Amino acid sequence: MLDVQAPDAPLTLCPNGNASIECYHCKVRALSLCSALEPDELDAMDKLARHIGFEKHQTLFSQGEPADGVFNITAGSVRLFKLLPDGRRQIVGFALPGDFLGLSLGERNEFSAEALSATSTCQFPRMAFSALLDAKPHLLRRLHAMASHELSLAQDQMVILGRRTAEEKVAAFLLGLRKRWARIDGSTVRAPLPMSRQDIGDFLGLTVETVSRMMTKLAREKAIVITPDGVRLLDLPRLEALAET
Amino acid sequence: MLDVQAPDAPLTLCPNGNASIECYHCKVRALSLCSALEPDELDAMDKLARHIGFEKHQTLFSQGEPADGVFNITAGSVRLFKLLPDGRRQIVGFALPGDFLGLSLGERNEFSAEALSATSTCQFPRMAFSALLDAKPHLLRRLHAMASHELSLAQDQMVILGRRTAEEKVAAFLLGLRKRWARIDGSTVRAPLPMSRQDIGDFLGLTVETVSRMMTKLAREKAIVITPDGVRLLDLPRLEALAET
DNA sequence: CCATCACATTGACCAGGATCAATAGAGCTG
DNA sequence: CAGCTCTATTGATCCTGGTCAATGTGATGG
Repeated sequence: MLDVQAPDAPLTLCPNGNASIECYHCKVRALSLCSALEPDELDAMDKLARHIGFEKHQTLFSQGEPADGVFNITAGSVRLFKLLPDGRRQIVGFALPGDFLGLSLGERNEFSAEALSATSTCQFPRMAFSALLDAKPHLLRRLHAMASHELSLAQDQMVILGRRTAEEKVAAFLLGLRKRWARIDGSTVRAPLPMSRQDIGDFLGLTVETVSRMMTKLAREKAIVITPDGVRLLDLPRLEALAET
Repeated sequence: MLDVQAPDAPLTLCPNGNASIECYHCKVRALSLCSALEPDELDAMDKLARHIGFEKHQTLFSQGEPADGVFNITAGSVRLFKLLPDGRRQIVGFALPGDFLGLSLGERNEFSAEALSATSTCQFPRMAFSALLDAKPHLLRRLHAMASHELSLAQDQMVILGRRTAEEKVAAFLLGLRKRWARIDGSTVRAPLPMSRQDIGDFLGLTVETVSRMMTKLAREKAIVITPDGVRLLDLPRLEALAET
């Protein structure tokens, strides 16, 4: 499944075999692990890279399966989730352009990943990537910093899940997402929502209906505007008051 | 505060200045980062180490303050938590002997840490430790593996917080804690609970009362026995059925 | 030995969010 | 553009877990 090049993958930033040229032009390089690379190291990464696209709702990898590669998301978006035997689902994160999957270098995937929209990735074989890390300790340093950041975000999410009300959860989610989009496309008040209300609910520990009600409530109070592709944040102070740490 | 050697710190494994001797006898070395060390590296760590004890409810460090050191817990137990401005608290983890604090190497503490009982630690200055990592990439590798494990635990906790009922939360908590104690002292059915019911509630996103009710319920159904110092797990299949991933 | 205090348990009641159900859009397809 | 499907919204009702309050219990110290 992972070796399928989606025929119509849009927004692919590295569509051909001459990776070296592509990486120098990669729109998310500044955001990703690759920003830590020297020119010669970028070439080494290039040699390992495979550029793979995924269609909406296609599986990137599944929880428990052998982890055969690490990914860099170059375009699109991905939901990362764990399933309980009875079908309950917890989304542990959303991956946006510039995000790295497989930080842990573990033998097996800790969660499943599915594309939310057409998504482009740069994949690196796990073993070869691991060998590169042994040769380039400062890359490992960078990887560790990224994993530490992920851990910090996971702990923030624990606060949201354990100790916030439904309205606070939604406000915190929208603010957090807008902040991430700001790094990527510079938008200041727009927060595209490539994920469904169900996905948001499964991320925040709420039902679809509650997410919908809270979004409606925030919109009614003019804190946000709901658009076809996401939301615009109108009243940042109000949202921040709801979400403040 | 961090440089106070508690006068009566019990269970201190490394009480004197001859760290080299102490580390070789350290009871938690096999569990900790130090198990990745060669003899000469252990000596290098020794030179950096300061052995500091904390009394019950003493603060190891506080969220947002500069992180001046990394810790290895050698005895006792610690609660790690984040506070909301209105006083709500989320415990993001409990540290037991062998656990490492400061994995992220960040400049500031991401959370606060307080001793649950008399606790002994080996502290290493952050900058010197960081330099050691630069000199010993396989140590960094080990640190990254530990951080990845932490991240995995945090994601499991997200599932518990977001998608489990009160009874399932308590069952999963007790099983998880027993598993950790098993690594430390080999106990198979005993799970000491150095933390209060309030702490457990703040870890699981529940109130004290609900934790108490669920513990009573599990005890009434003979799944556990509540003892003065913790619990004994009687019906593991029943608990695992409640907690299963 | 009893007073005090902190923590745990239990009960009665309440409410936030879940559940169940109906309706409304929005995007596809023929 | 009608019909279908999938998702989002809204409403009515229910229930898990929270809140408030009282009681129990075990440790500490005078």
